[in-house]
Amino acid sequence: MAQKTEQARAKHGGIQSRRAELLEISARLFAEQGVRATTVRHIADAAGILSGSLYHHFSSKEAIVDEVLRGFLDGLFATYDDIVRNNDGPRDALERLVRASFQAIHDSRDQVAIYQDEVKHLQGISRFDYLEQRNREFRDMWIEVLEAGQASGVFRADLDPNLTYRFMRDTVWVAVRWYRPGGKVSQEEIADQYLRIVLDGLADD
Amino acid sequence: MAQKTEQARAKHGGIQSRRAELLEISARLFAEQGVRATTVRHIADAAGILSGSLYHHFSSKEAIVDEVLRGFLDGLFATYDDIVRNNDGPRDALERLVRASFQAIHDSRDQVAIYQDEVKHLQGISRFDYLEQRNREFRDMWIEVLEAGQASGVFRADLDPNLTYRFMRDTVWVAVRWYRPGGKVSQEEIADQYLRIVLDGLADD
Amino acid sequence: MAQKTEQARAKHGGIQSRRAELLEISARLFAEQGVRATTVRHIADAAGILSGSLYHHFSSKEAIVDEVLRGFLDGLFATYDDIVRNNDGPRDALERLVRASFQAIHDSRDQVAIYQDEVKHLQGISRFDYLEQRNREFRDMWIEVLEAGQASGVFRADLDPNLTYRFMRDTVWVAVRWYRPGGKVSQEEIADQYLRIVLDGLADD
Amino acid sequence: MAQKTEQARAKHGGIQSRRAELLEISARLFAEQGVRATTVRHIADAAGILSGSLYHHFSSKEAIVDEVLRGFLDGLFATYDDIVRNNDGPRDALERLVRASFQAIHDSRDQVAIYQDEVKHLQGISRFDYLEQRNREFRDMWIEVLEAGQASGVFRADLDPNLTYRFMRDTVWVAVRWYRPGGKVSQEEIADQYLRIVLDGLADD
DNA sequence: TATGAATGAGAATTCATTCAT
DNA sequence: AATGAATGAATTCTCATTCAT
Repeated sequence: MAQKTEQARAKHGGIQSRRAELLEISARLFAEQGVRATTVRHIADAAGILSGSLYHHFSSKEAIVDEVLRGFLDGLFATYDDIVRNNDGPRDALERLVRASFQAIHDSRDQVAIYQDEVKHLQGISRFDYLEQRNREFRDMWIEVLEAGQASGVFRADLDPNLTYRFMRDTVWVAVRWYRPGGKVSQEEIADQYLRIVLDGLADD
Repeated sequence: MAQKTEQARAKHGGIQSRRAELLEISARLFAEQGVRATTVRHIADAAGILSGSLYHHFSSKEAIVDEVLRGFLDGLFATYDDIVRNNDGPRDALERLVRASFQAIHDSRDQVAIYQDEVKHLQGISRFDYLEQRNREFRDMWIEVLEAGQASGVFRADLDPNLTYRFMRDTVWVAVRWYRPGGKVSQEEIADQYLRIVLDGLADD
Repeated sequence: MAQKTEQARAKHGGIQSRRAELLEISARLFAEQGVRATTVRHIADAAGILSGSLYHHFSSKEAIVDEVLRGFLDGLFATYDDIVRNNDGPRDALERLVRASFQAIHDSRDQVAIYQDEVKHLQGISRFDYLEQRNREFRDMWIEVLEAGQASGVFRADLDPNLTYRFMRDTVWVAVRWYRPGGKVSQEEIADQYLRIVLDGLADD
Repeated sequence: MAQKTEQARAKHGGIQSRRAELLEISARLFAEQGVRATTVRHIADAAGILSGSLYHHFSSKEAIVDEVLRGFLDGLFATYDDIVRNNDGPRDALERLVRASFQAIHDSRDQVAIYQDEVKHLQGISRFDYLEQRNREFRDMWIEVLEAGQASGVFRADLDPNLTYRFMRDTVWVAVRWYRPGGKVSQEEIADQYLRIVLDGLADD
């Protein structure tokens, strides 16, 4: 009986449906080896089924990538949006954007890695148009915060917000390449150090 | 006739040998589409020959990638090495490492892009062992400078040099994704702004 | 509730059993897209069930095709047979064979279309041996009528009955490709015009 | 030397280039088994190469079908066009259209068979838009002739030209299903008999 | 140097069918 | 009767590489 309940819960997406399980496996492999280098057979092998059986759940490999990225980006958007709407001023907002990003790297390592490695090649496929859209939305939110900070005098005015945004975005996200959850340095410490550098500078003054 | 003369000149090492030309074409395509997504046929098409003919110049596709990256990394090593050996103190060294890197992005966009996108997947192939080696050498040079700066008090002592190195390396190199030579912002300006942020911080104090 | 009653009625042989419904859906899809191009999933989708569930009703896709065609050909045989046995001479018989055929196109468009498109490929599968058998029976009946007509002088004697049969059979049946029930020209008018051409010729004399 | 000349001629499309040879093999198989049922492997096997090697010559299976049909239809158009432009009146034109069609069946059996069996499924694929276009052109030419004949009184006026065209077109082309070159009845005799039926009727008057 | 033809290994995808529940 | 998950064989297509000419 207990088992049946368990299964029933799983089926309805409680802990994990078969579909979600396959998405997780796919995400891991995509992140580790790259989307192109990950064959549907790799995924199927890892899931313990035949490659053709994957098509019972997803219509194509592309559809798997799509589903993996879309969910992640939707979640990130919600998080960012909340920060930009409710904050204690630009400095607080910026700090929280940074921390939320490192948190995302911690929580969704695979998805972040996939996004980082594949956007370039996914753009141009119409199914992935939302990638560019999200990209624009994210940029607008960050720049809004940076400009508000310059206007209110908490951020230096001699820096190009666009360039500053790119620097910050890149440094934060590219950290997914070396960050290991459970490693020596926690994700919170990384965010702390990064904020210290970017806010106060490397120079000892 | 005129065309033939042109070709003949090129062949005998005039401005550019056929081989160098093919490497350049390959590098461009690798950078634009990724190594895996670039087929030897793409390269051959772009060069105006048949794919099989490429094998008169190079023993394999891997060999082309190898040749493209090796030369670039050797040059970068020489540049870094010179800076680390001859400088006016850690701050000068750090500034020049950053500037040299942005210069490399400007001069060798394709190579930097390829390196950024493919290291992860090329590591593990023994022919590309030198990638990891160079990587270590570069890291050691940057960290030497950062630690010297902390020791002499020009850089803040409360930052982990390893983490700082990673942040800087990532931000600098990842800029290849958006930097366009001849665009609004010159590579020198980018380096300036980046150094201002990283040395003095974003905060207005 | 009302819907359930509806279903229940259908189930118990009201107007149409589930089985007959599935056959109808299958026939339509086979006719529209071809047997090979129609997957069991198409059929199941159109019926609102999963593809595996079809196998509770039929043992295989081939069995569906079989059932669709067999019933149609049996009916057509009965019709032809009655005409050949009871008629007012060869001319009457021929006219009624033609009219009966156009009537069949009208009544069983899908089946005729399937037969036309697939005989060639179904022949050779032993389960479909009856196709060739029916084919022979039909031919014999038509030729019997044509030869009787030549013998009695109502049909020209300088035509090869075999060739004539083929021409007539082809023209009649191939009309399924363009005939649309409810269109501008009724099936009776089509039969009329066709008989005028084939009996009296195109030439104005 | 002689052999070399032979080969050279073949290469430049003299007797038969490899490409043309593959097209011919493909056409035969498509006609015999249907396009869908003919796998690229069948074709490759028949050509004595591996299936992948076909893609050295053609970009896809669809492209092979395309090339096979396009050439045939272009040729047929030219033939029809010449007849419609240069003739001794509608009756002569109609006779020659019919004879030319049976000739096409004789000369290009495979292509005609493919066209007959596959138009329905090929239409809707944009690459094959020209099929519908040619179809319209052919129809317009036949109808032009039929209407001219009715206007000048050589053809009966009580028949719908559209319907008449369809009947004739169908009967003529569908003959590809049973016509065997070198069989008992020559293609010229078939055309003769068909013209006798269609022009003067089956009835003995 | 280059062509043209081919290999061979493997990729993604399709699909009829099975079966425990 | 129907679901949901899977099989397994086949299909189209890709691509680095080879090699005789």
